[in-house]
Amino acid sequence: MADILNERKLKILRAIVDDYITTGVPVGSRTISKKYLDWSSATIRNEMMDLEELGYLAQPHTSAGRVPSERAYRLYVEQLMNVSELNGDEVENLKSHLSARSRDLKQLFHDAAKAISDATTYTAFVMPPNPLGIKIRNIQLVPVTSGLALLVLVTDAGIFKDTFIRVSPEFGQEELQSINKLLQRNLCGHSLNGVLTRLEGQMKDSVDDQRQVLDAILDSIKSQLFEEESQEIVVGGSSNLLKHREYSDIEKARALLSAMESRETLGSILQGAKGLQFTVTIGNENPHEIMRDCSVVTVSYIVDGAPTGSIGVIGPTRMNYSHVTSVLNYMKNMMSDILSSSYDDSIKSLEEHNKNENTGKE
Amino acid sequence: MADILNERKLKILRAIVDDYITTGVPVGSRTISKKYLDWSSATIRNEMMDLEELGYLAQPHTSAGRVPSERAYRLYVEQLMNVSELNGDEVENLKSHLSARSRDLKQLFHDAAKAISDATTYTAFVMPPNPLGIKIRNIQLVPVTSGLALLVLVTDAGIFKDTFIRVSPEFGQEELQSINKLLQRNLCGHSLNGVLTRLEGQMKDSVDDQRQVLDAILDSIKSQLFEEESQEIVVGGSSNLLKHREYSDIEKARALLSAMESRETLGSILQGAKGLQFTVTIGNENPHEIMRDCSVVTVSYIVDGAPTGSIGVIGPTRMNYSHVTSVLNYMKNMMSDILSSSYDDSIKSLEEHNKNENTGKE
DNA sequence: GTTAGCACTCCACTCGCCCGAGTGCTAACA
DNA sequence: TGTTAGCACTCGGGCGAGTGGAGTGCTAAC
Repeated sequence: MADILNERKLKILRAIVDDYITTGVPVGSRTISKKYLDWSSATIRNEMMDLEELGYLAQPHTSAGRVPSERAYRLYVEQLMNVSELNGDEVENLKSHLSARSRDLKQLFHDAAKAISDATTYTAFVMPPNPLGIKIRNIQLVPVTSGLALLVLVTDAGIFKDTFIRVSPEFGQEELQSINKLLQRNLCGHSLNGVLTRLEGQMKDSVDDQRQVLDAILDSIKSQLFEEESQEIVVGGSSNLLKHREYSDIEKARALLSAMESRETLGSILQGAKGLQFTVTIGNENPHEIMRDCSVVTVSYIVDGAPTGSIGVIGPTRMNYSHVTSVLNYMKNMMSDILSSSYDDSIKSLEEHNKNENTGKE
Repeated sequence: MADILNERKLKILRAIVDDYITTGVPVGSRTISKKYLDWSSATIRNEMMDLEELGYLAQPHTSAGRVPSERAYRLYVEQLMNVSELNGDEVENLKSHLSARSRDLKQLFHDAAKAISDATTYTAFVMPPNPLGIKIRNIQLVPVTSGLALLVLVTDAGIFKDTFIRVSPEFGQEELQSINKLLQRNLCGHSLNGVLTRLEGQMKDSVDDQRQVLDAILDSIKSQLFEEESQEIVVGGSSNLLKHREYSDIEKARALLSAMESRETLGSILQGAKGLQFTVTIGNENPHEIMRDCSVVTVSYIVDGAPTGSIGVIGPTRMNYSHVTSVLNYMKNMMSDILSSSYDDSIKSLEEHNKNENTGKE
């Protein structure tokens, strides 16, 4: 018995998944025959028996209809499903969630998560840009008072929270400027990850006075990295979990909700979300016991040409993959646009100034 | 029939509430007689009938035990309940949630919310300090490049997110310094609220060049205020809702969870949380329909001598008020301590520097 | 290869029943 | 007069039998 499914089997499988996704009730042969395909229920029944033997379908009990297995979902996601377009209303709805405020990174993430969860009726999340991959646009030590300077770190993803750095009181304008030059020449355009090693290398070559400052900067970036790494994954619409039959068992629902409250767990749940392409993780493909009957769909948004963070959806394996994909795709584009443009606005001027300054002095 | 309850009625009422809080099951006269008090069940029954007539108890149905009414809870909270001390383990548990990271405001709020929700099995929240009331410790315009300066605003509650301010390129060191002096002399020590009006007044008296910069600063503070005002109320342990019998109705649970996801709703739910004292809002005392069978307990934490933000708990009216109160009280103190000390650490030095600078030059 | 027909299975639902917890009332007791 | 024992009554929850319906697998005919 070949594992390759003939045309009819594929059509039937698609119909079963489609129906099961919308109704949540095991699908019988009659339903398929009446609602979707023009073969008689007996024919369909025969094919369904084959599909069951091949592991694509399962029966909850003898006299029930069939439910798709995880294998079926995988096939469905990769080959069968019709990728639907969002209609005008849906687009409007998504747009309406993002407002002027959404230029703020935080707010944008919240709004996006809300938008996605509302549109899909599942739980949405937004992962902030991976800090290690973020490129430094500008790094500068700004004198505040004698003995105290402010480290301003501008990255692709906006302004890193600034911190105060203690410098020795003898440090004057000239020393600061030379450090700034050093910083800018060596670190701009590199990823934070690279910067750390570069800074450490740099320190060996520098005189004591500078060394101390560089050390402080290194510490500061490190601690911020640490902080940002455990940075919140923004979750939206967790109450949507309870909308679906799968979680009418309250203890199951609670466990899952609770898992999503912990940043660590959530992080590991979403660990697959990295690349440019859509990632779909179905049921047991998930690392967590608790996610056994969940699926996760993710996609990365793009800032400045490179994927940085990602957005996604957690829902029951019986999830409307097609619609979720469309929503995520649309939102990905919107976010990429917004982030790229706000990056332009807020940073370009600063960048240009520095270029002029640097070239002017060389 | 006097509304004043005799000693015995009070004792019985307390026993009923205590029992109902722990078991969640309507309390019968026999239970009270066996587990709590040494009168016969018949006696207790008689008293219970009185209490029911007085509106302190209710019967779900004829042959069930009694449940406390909201009136009973109110009396219980105000007079009857034994305020319990936390035992060593509980204190340890609370402490263990707060780590070194908790010096960061954000992180502290998260940790605190988690700690409270874990300790109480209810849903906890932390309201950040009310931004209008926050006092400015230090305000300074730091030159970054020509034409661009960084506005650093240090407040009681830590560093306000800094923003870039465009200044005219002719603005040199002297102009900046004079503006800085102006800012510091006029604005330090005032609340943000006051600062806004003061800045507006100031602008009339200033020359065009300064005026432009002040305008930009005003805008920046305003927009930040707006941003901070809708600032997140941190919620912890919302999944705890599902732990309690009250929310075994999944639709009810979902509605409540969903309400707590919206910042606006949440804000209005917690609107009562202002003063120094504990606030307990029981059932229908809540403004929201959806909160009909919820209670909210809140208390403010203290920074620099004044109540600023608050922490609290949302749970079923059948809530362990006594324990919740103890936990909140303990956490309030811890947070006040942490916030006050971190304020000291991070800001004092900066403050002193500025004092010296100012007095030195006058 | 497809389809109609049919017997069979099994879940979900309803109905009636009983049990037990708790009540309210009455009468006896201190 | 206040307290308690006793008792009949009420009502919800749990259990089991019975039923209907959806869906299956198999067989035989087309």
